[in-house]
Amino acid sequence: MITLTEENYLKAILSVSMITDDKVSTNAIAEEINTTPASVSDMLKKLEEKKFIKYEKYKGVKLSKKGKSLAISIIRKHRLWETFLVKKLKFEWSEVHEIAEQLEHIKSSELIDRIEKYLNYPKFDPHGEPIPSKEGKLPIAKNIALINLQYNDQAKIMGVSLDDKDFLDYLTKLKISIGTELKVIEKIKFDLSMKIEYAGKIEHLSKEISENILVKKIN
Amino acid sequence: MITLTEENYLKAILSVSMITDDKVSTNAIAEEINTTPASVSDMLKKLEEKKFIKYEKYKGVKLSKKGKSLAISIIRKHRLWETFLVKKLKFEWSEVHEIAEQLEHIKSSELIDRIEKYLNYPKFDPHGEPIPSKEGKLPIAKNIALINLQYNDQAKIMGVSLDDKDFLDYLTKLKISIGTELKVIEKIKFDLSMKIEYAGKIEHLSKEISENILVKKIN
DNA sequence: GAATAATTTTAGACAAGTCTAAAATTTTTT
DNA sequence: AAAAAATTTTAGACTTGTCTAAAATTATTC
Repeated sequence: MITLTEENYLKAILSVSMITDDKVSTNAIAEEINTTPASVSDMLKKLEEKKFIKYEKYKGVKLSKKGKSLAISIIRKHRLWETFLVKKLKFEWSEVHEIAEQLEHIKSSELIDRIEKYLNYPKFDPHGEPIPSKEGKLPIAKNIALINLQYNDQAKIMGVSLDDKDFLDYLTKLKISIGTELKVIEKIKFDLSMKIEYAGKIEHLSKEISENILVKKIN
Repeated sequence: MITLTEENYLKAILSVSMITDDKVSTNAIAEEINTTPASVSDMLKKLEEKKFIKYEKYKGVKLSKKGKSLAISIIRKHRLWETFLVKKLKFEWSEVHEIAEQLEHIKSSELIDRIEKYLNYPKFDPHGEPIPSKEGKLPIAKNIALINLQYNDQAKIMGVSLDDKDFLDYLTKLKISIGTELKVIEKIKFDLSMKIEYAGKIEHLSKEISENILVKKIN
């Protein structure tokens, strides 16, 4: 039996390892779930004990096959629930994260498979992130962050990589959503901000914004 | 903040007090949630502390206004989720209890209100139990248990008072469901069992079955 | 109305998960 | 390659919820 807390640790480890693509540090995990490194150390021992991770003291941690498959199944549940909340219950994309954080821990594979069917097997969640299959394949979105585009590049918004209410509310206010097409009209070296043109208007986006918007080039 | 465990205790206290309609004993609560009286004693102190109950040592316990309203809101969530699972996801009525036990603890009143709207404001759950309103009114079903009917009484099945998989599976096998009309054709004093006629056939029901079927007389 | 039985509470222990402060280890700097 | 800095782990304490065994209280019986 796995506890809710253990599930959240596995999710955090997967999340961090997606960025670093290597062994994950205690500090990184602590930061991800807002706790202390000491607590993380304690928990890593328990997860190792239960064979969810591969862990050597002071050397960092990796998910085991079992742990990774479990973490992916939680991501799957999270993204399907978010899709359900937006598509069926008409929530805004900025409102669903917190509720899905709870729903992702409901234990019933039958339930989530039926939700998936009820939604007609969606491939992406409302933030543009891919939904893992029942078999546990986590498709890697090959989109790039908006911040990496060059002057004059044109692109289409495919999703976001940050599920934060303030961030999503701001995008909504700017009328930036999935599918929006844009063109980079200026890049400011000093603060890594950029000006983009879309829907007939020009906006100035800070580094913090543009690094969390995922796009596909279209020129 | 209220914990999952505290919520389950409040639900148990409400559930027991519906039967006894009076102060609830420590033993009765322990039996309801399969724990020891000692654990219940410990928890009652905490619930009293948080003003969810009125409690005097050795004298039994009653829900406070705050506690009752919270317990009813959990019942509301449970019954709406069960309705959702059966009506939208096509689960059988015997399959939904365990899943709803988890879903009832999801913290978001916005979510449950939207589920209610999505289901078009149902008044009863799949087991025939009334769904409390947002305002916290728990309608008392004035149905009586089948076991209380007399020889020759005719009645219509309105629901069940036990949410147990084996029980519901057995009813399904007998083709007994909400709306079924029946007539009592024999009562056996010795074991309190009875024979009933419905849908052109006759079945013999034990005390354990008939005391958990709710009916309304129709003659 | 004592004695017995049943119920309920307390005492003390345990597991899960967390924390702070201190110790151990690894990494970086010079 | 030693000193300093950063990271990580351990030690010990705390909270929540649980349990068994024993003590306290209430209910029942003769």
